[in-house]
Amino acid sequence: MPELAEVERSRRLWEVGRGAKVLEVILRNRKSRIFRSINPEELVRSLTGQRLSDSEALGKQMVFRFGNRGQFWLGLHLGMTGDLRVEKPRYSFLKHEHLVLRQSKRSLVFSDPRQFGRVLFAESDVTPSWWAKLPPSILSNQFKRSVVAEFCQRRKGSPLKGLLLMQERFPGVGNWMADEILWRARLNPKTRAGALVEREVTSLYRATRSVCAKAIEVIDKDWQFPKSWLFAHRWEDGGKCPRCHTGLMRDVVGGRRTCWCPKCQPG
DNA sequence: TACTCTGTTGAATA
DNA sequence: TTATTCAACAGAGT
Repeated sequence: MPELAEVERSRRLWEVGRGAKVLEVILRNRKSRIFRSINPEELVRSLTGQRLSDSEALGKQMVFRFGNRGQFWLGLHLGMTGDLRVEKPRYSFLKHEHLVLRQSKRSLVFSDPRQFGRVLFAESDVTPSWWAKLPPSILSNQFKRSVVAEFCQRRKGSPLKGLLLMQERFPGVGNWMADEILWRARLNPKTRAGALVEREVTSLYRATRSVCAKAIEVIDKDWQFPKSWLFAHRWEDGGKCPRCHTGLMRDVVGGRRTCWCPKCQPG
């Protein structure tokens, strides 16, 4: 479940290759769906011999820049089952691995069994549109309470669960994070966005920020989410709310499997 | 064997 | 225009 923190972790992993030259770009199958937005031949031709210069993550997307001016932009989206790894320099493909960037000391590997992920590419001295048009990160200063309030009005008919999953405004929030945010904010996932009062919008905004911040913090700590979080209990049999010990509810909301506490988050 | 579930995006549909 | 449903794909579980 590559959400914001998983994506940031993946980016940092590939960062070990920063400054090193790409000796070879290997694609297992150029017809793979993950290359559907680009010309694979161009990717191979352009990246071969270039050094990894820089990288950035925003929401569920990453970009790795290559070349002396960072003019080659490799965008990666992990989809649902995508994964980045670092392997030995001499590395043979396993099943479901699509892209390998071979460097002298390591291989940077992108695997994705279900191929919902996507590879993007551009050669440009300015930021390519697919990166420039991304919304501000939830942890940036541009992500304000007013942004959330405005979005609640614009999508007033959406249940909160669906609202939080909209990447155009909440980049990086996925299924479990959305549940965690609503649980923290004590808001019912089925509540329509337009029905929130001022105080509730503030709670939603604050919970969104803090859950994202904590998720990033926990990357370096072995993925240890606090037991006090809903996360640890959401799928266990007979799971109880870690705050009030009421039995957790589960249902499909906004088309997605959802877990909440009926007492803390009354409908 | 046949079915369901997973969780993200984007297209189709209401 | 906006909200919901479905398809894309592969694999694990019942």
